[in-house]
Amino acid sequence: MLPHQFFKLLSDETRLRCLLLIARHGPMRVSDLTAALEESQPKISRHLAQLRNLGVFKDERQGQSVYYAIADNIPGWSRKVIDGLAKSNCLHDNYEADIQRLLSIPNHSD
Amino acid sequence: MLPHQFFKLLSDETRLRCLLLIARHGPMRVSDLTAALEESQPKISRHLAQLRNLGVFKDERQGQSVYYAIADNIPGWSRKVIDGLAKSNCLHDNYEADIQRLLSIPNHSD
DNA sequence: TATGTATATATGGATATCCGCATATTAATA
DNA sequence: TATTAATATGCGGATATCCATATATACATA
Repeated sequence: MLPHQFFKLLSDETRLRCLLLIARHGPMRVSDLTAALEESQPKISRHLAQLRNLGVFKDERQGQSVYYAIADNIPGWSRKVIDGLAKSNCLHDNYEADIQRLLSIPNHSD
Repeated sequence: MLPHQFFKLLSDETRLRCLLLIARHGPMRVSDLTAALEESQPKISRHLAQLRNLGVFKDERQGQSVYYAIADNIPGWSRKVIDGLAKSNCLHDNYEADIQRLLSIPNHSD
């Protein structure tokens, strides 16, 4: 994973919202993300696939659901960027609202 | 400056090379960057303008030359990303070669 | 096997990005 | 003022990105 490829993933707000939500609240299903972000299922699925294809996410099927999580073996520099963002207060509005919606979902996976 | 906008800047390898070179070696002229990166002058100039337009870089004209530097007032989270990259060993090949070429330029501005 | 649920992918169109090339602008100097 | 050096910008084409819509696949269960 080259740095500019990693940053291209973070350059889309939908992907960034997915990444931050999982960084802060752990692995979750596609359906959790579509509900929390209020975006269409194909849109979320495509963006998750991009994050997985570059090795940022891993996926694991459990029955009908597929859980996405941050891959265990991502480079240290990318881990630092993700952790720094997760702790930062730079993510307003959409990002905080995502968390509120996630927590309001019955049976959400976190 | 929104996070996904900042990361879009870092998603282009030419811009990332410019940013890292200046992060590591301080302010420099457009001509220094074109020589160090071995890219065309219009290409470098355009990418520098994007970095400046979002507030990552500031520019200062000194005679015929224009010096680009990291802006003083960038957000803390973006500063951390830049510093983390500058210290990281994740930037290979092109990035190290850029530095070698920069140091070999007579009268380079650093 | 048939049906429903969750997720993934194919398609096409609108828009954005990146580049090379040519040219414009700005400043120094003769 | 004319010329040169350094930088910026206009333009057109190739490619990439993002999305909505429709459809396909995988799994569970009746």
